[in-house]
Amino acid sequence: MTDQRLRKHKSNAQLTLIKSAGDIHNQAIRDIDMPNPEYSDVRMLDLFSGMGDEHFATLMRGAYVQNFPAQIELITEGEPADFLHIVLSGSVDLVSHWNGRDTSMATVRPISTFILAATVKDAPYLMSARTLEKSRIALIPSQDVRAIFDADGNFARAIVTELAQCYRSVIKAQKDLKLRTSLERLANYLLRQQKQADGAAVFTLGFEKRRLASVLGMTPENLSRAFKGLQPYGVSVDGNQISIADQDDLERFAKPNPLIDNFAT
Amino acid sequence: MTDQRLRKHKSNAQLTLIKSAGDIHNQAIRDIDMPNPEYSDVRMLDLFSGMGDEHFATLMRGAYVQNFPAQIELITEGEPADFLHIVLSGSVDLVSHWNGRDTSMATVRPISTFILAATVKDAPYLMSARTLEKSRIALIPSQDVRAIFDADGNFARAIVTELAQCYRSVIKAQKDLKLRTSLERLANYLLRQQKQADGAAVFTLGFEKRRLASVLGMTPENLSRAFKGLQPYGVSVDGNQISIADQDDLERFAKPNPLIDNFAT
DNA sequence: CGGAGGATTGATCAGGGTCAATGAAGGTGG
DNA sequence: CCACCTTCATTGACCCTGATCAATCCTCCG
Repeated sequence: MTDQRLRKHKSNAQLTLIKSAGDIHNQAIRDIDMPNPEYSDVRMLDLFSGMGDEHFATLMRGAYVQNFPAQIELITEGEPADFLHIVLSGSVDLVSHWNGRDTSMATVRPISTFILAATVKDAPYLMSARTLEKSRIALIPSQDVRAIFDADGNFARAIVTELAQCYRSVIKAQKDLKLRTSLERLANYLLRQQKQADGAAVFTLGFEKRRLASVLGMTPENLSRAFKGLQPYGVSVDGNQISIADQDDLERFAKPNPLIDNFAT
Repeated sequence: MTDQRLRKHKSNAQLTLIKSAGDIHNQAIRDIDMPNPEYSDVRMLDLFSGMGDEHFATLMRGAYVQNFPAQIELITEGEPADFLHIVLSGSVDLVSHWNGRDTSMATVRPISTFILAATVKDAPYLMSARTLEKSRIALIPSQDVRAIFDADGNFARAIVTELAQCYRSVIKAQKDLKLRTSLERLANYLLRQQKQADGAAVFTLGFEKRRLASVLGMTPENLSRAFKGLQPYGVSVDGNQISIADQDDLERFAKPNPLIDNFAT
């Protein structure tokens, strides 16, 4: 079943490729349309907020929105980047494969875009993307993005900012990987999550432990042990509930650093 | 001595910050000037080749060029990104630190730029940069880059392409790190180097083994052993000379993949 | 010639992966 | 409503990769 839906999505994608960008919205795509509220959500993204109304409208005319069930492979590593994707709801995992192994590179949550770099370079995707849960995704033909990019200076600026942001995030992730042990990575990850939860002493892990393990570059078994390894610093786990007894204590161990852990700058 | 020159560079950098961009070139900086041949080398970079003559000239007027000895710290992690740097000759190592450990993130060779992302975002450097050898570096005030970016569409496009390229390179490096063992990383690294040396069976390592080890995410000791571990696949080492007896054999082990190892796309 | 730094080698150790078994939770169909 | 199945999480035992420590060698340079 899962596989069928996937194939349906793929054939749609191929279909739209044959048409020119302007024609795409004329296709009678049954469950696909662009309702107004999502228009404005997308519009408010940094990437789109500064661009001209006309240009934004053009992008949205060529775009389409679709609901996907969980565990659908939206894009496959190595394929041409036909669409810029935007997660409107749900969540998407970006995964890479090699030689029978795989690793989760990042998780994308609403509202944000992914694979912008492949889109602007017109290059193959470097990561596969699959839905973690039922998700609503907007797809904008890459050629439209590149065309509007040429026509709209504000959009071009926004793309630069976004790309620079993405670049810096990956560099931080790389520093995290190369400079820290798995225990330190977990500790700092928990502190980041806690900050996102407004500093609450108890908060919920956003997603499955097995995926968290992969993001942090370890195995699920090792993640289990790492959680235990953080007990001496006041971390306790109950299912997806994390509680941090003494934040200062944990920070003394984790030594968080804005040049690695601050995703804003 | 090394340390003194460093301080000299730093004070220059701080000085220029006080002045407006247009004034920088008026400073009588003794050993700093922009000779014509380097003009054209820089001009030919993808980043600058498409922009208007006038805009390029403006950038170069604000820029300055300086020779640095080996082992100078050009920029320091965490400091504001005042200059876009361009390596004209020599080579520069990009390093990150945390909690007493450090790791080499990349090596920059002529002619190319580094820390573009920090420049356009006006954010702190995420990596320190230090010369590996005597190097000639051009520095362009970040504010000038941002200003010209707003004025020149071709330059903006080029920046986007460059940033996307950088982003994809880091993603590839990250996949390399997370999906491969150190032996596999070394094998693939050697194959990449061989390709860069036009496929010659014997070629020279571009730089010190200890730095190669850090780039590949391992210790120098382990790199030594990894080289031995590749002997069964026809790799032999003599100082900085690498020879690959049977490329196919090595490739069967290394399983190179364009989505990780092809730096062009 | 002497010294410093890199490279290599050996011995040892720890972080983390693998394999296997068990437990807990959620979903499905009878 | 419950038995069953699947999937994830956890735990234990074991192993392997790669780090650490220490000693030696080599090379480059002053």
